[in-house]
Amino acid sequence: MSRIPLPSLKRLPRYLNVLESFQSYGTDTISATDIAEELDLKPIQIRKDMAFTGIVGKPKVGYDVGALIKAIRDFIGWNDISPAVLIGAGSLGTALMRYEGFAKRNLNIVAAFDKDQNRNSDGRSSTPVYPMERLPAIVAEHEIEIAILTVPPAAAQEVTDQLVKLGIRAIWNFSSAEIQVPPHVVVRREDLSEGLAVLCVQLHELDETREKK
Amino acid sequence: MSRIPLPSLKRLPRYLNVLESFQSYGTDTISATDIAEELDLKPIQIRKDMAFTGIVGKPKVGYDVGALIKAIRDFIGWNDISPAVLIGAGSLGTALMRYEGFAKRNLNIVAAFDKDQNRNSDGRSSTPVYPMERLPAIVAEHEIEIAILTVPPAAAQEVTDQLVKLGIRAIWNFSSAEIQVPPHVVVRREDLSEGLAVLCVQLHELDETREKK
DNA sequence: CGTTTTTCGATATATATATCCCTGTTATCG
DNA sequence: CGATAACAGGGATATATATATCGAAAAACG
Repeated sequence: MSRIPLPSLKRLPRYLNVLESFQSYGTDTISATDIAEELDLKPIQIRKDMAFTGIVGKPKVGYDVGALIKAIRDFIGWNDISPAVLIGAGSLGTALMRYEGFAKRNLNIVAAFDKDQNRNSDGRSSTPVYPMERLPAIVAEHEIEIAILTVPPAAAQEVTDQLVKLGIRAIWNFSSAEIQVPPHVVVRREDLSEGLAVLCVQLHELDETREKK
Repeated sequence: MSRIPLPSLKRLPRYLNVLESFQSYGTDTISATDIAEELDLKPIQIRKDMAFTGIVGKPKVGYDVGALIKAIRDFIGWNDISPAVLIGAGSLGTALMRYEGFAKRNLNIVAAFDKDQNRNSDGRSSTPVYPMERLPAIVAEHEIEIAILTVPPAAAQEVTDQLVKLGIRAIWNFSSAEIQVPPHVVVRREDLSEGLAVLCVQLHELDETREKK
């Protein structure tokens, strides 16, 4: 479905980090070799990835940092503000509300919602927490397409069905539950145990190669 | 480096979720077709992945649920308790301390550490929060190999160097910073903006295919 | 007790992704 | 001003991953 390979797409935000860092130091041009060095990748991979954003570089010089940042952000859609709702104001939900990184990428969490009325705003975050009943009104008012799901696994499907009915088009699922959606809705799973598994196996493999020596 | 393909490894925790769910309903045997249905995957892929864990199924029946759970957990290393430390008791760090999913996978966050002394335990989590000075003693005492990094990007490399010096072998990096480690240490990046980028692009692509109709 | 159906597991094929090789361009240095 | 080195970008190749095909095994059923 994707025109850009998924691995390439996942690397783009890392490129952005490097580019923004270079920009803050006043560098206005950067080569694929420079980026590759920062990220432990091969220059050729960076060039191939950049091609998808439509940007062209200059031989012997590299890419214009500002133009490249703009091109990548345009490609991902981070130059337009995306309003979002967050469902489930538990500890993870609260942490995401406070996460500064979203603002940088123009993701605006308009409001959070929770079944438990006691979980209202604690003042440390600017995002208001409402009861679930207010969800339809807020989604309609702000024309929200993106929902962040941080509810317990048991509630995930029920909440998902609600969100779909309200016209939500993209769900970022932080619960470990597998949720079912109609084809006109995209879901992105963000499962911590996945990362933990990779880390554990890599650690184990490291021990094994060490023993062989 | 990995004997198992990375995508396969990432699917294993999802299989575990399904298996545990089936087990809780009393089902003691499961086919690749069943799992595939739950996860929207093809049965072939599940069988291929299972082969890496060394488990063998029975024609016409499938796999023994209990044995499969044990095999997968053994493969990942989740049957042994892994003690870990968490550095950076901000909102994300606190959320991870409270995350119940880690206990299920035998990851035991022994203690958290923070530069800011004020961020001590708030009672809602059983994990104690210590000042950074106590880090060496705790790591040595519990023979800790795994560190969870939830510090601001600017502090990431400095803390990493400290961790490496203390003999930490695996770092789960939740900061957006790119950290450098010697070859005997593994790093797993867990970058939220990566997932956001994928979600945004997929949402956009969905709109495009819709317009074409 | 044979036939049918389901499912595993091995081999083969297809697709996706990463890497290499070559060419052309452009800044830098002699 | 010419030679050289650094870099981008296209096309070809290699590797990794996913999917298809097939045969064999075992349960179910007539």
